Amino acid sequence: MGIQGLLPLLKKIHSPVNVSKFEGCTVAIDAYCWLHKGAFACADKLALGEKTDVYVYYCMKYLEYMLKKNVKPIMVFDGCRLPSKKDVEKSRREKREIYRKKAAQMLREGKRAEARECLQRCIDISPEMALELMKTCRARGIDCIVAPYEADAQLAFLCKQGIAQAIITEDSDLLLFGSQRVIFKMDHFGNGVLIESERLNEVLGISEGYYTFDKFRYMCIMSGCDYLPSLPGIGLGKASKVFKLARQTDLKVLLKKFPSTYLKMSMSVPQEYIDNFIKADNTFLYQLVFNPLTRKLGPLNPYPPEINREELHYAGPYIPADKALQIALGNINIYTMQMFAHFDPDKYVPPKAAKKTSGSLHQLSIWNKLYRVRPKFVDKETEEATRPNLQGKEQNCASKLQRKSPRKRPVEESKDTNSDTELSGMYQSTSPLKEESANRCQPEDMSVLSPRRKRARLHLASSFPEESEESDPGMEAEDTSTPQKGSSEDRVNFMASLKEAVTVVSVNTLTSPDNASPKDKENCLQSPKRNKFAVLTGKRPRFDINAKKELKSRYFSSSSDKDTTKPCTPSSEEGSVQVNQQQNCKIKQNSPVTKTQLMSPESKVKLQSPVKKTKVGLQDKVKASPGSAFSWSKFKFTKQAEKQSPKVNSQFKQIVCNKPGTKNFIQKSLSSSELLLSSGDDVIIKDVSASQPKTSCHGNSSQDSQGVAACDHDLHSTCNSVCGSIDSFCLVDSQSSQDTKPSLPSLTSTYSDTKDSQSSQDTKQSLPSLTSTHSDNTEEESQISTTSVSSPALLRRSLGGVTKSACRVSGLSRGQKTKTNASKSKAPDMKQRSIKDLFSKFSHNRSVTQLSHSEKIVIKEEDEQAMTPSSDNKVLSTMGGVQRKLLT
DNA sequence: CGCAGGTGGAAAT
DNA sequence: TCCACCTGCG
Repeated sequence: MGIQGLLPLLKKIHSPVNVSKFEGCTVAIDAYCWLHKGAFACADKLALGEKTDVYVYYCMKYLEYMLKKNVKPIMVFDGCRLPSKKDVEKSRREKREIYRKKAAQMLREGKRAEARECLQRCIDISPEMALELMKTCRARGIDCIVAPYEADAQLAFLCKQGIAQAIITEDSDLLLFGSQRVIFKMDHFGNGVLIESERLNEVLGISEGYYTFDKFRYMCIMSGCDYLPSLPGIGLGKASKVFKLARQTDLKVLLKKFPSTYLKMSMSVPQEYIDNFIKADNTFLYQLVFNPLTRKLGPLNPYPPEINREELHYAGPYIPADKALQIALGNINIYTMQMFAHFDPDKYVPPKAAKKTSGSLHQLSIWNKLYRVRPKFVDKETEEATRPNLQGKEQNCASKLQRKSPRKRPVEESKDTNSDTELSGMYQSTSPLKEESANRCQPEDMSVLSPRRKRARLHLASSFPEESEESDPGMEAEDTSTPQKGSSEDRVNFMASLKEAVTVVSVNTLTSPDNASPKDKENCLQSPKRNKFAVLTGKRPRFDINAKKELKSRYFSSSSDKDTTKPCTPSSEEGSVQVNQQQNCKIKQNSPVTKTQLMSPESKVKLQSPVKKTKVGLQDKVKASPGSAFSWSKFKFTKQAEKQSPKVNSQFKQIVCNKPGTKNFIQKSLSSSELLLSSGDDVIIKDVSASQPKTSCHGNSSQDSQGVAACDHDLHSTCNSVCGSIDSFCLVDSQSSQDTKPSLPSLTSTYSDTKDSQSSQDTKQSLPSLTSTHSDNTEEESQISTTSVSSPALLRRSLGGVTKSACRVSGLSRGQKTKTNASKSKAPDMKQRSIKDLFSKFSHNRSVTQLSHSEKIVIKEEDEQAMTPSSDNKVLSTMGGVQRKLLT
């Protein structure tokens, strides 16, 4: 359950992350989250006790990705129930039973869709299911451990011990247990939201020096947690207010009078609440966990002297050592406490790792006697951010360079490199030999350089005319082939500015998080010709593996209006999102090419989603629809290719057209359309044959995208407006092309009718169009339309769904895609055509939820009935069997 | 006005 | 189960 509203409260410190950030590290996973999601897909079978392994493969999908990225996963399962949570568990079990009965009832009444819903609500993850997953994991060399009690505490323990460097979960409780790095909402492509505990004080607003992690934990407990419900009227907001203001160090005293002292509430706090508060706090602090290295039970944190462990039974009673080990190994069924498996860690021989790693001991199984904890995880970026001010210490910059090039450096190391001339000498590459070595070493240096130093170099780049960013704001410094020109006099001036730059940069860094992504470093490594001073321009979201593709909007213009859009100066330390949005507006206002009605991604989104327009910034795109293969985050734009438009255009065309079946569409589009924008990997095509923007298509078609799929031309042809995006995460790279499942969508597309865009510009206008469009469709449709009109709130919901609608519809195209590909050469599938027809009828401002997969399936199965309002139609055909079984 | 608490939709295939 | 949205209370 976690803490209600905690994650939204921590939004400020959410940083997008890809699990590959933890390459070479160990990441502990709350297995229950994935199991539960996976079980959702086969709820009916599970409810009936049928054998299914859908949930296992669902989990393995995540795990395979992690293995591919050389991240070592450890699956952590829930163990016995804590005494304090037994009531909660009991009520959950009762609820499940109620839903089970309800499901049976629904089926008897023939309401199969509702029945399915109920079945999904009564999903329970049984120890047998967990065991099934454990077996599969071990066969794949993935460590599993069952917590003696709660997985949360066990996960936190693994983190504290240094066994794991990060945790993947959906449960915000993890933060209370004191985990340093927690990844939430991770999808199949490893993208999630990272929250670091050391940044918690940024959101709580507790002034520096007064913040302690204990306060954060108290605050969460006060707002209501699994172990203690909150006092009525107290939520996160009030709780945080209390601990923001409180200077009282005695928790008991504070609890006794916090409502009157800090909240101006007249409420007496019962002693029982205070006692339970302490117990809850102790449960977070001293819950029993299993140490796989010593194979012993112990508290999450060492007991302080004043704590009597006998009194802590609520945090998990001790279990005999042997039994505890068997539980941890997953050999004991935690419901029945009977042995139901016989995994022996000492005889366990994991399969050979597909990717031979360094052979470090931390890569071994945690059950292996030789296993050793990995050296402390150092997040380069975080470390840099917390490093002392380097103001005026340019000497450090040089010494770092020396360290990374042992062959050349010893000579220089002996020198005193304090003087400007000597420093500048280091950057001179007059002899071919030196130049070569410079080219060889610099990218490497760059990759290990701190972001601060990188930025220092960037700053230098802009202050050094020849390599200045000013001359080409759109340039990503992708392949500046002449990095080192200029006279030595220039160099001296240059080095003079180095001092200044380092000073400025180090000051700036303190006030801003580092935004360079690992990918940037990777790029640095890969491009030997890169201008070492011009790498990494602008700001990027923290830790974003795809930062390269996401940074952009301000450069979102054709090269012709480049001059009107000033690049963001390196010193502007705002988050990239805000900057981008601002820049976007600038483009829209200033752009001289109004004739072409240049569309920024934002403006396009706004058109599609009039109501939610304030919500559809890049930020929201990133978090949209986390579990879905499609999300707005896939709409990524780069600034790098302003210069390369023609090249990229042809690239795009080539890639798209290479896919059989899409040639016609693209050619058609291109003939009637004007290529509006091409920004590196992305292309937007605007149809100039209509007054409104009609067709736009973005595709991530970078060099590394070999497994590019194409737009579904059949569906495209039915729509006036098309936004397509090749999902960058779905792109199959050369290495993974074999093991990536072909069913994964490589391309997702959104469709919206032109009328959509028109009407959505004016919400009032869209109102009548909504009703008229739908009135002659299914009864259900018109119902929605009319209610939408009658109730502003509902209307807003309905319209607000447009953005999502696009996603949904993309799901539809996704579903069709495999089929389409399979039968490319055949005449258009009739079923598909019926979907097209349906879609073209419904496409106007339709609420997302209406065009669901279930509907799609109905059309496939029973075309006629699909148009009748009976809800019974919205049922998977498999439910027939379910019904029979449940009824018997 | 701000907050807590309730509601409804989505999740997976 | 989580999230976004809405409503009603203080």
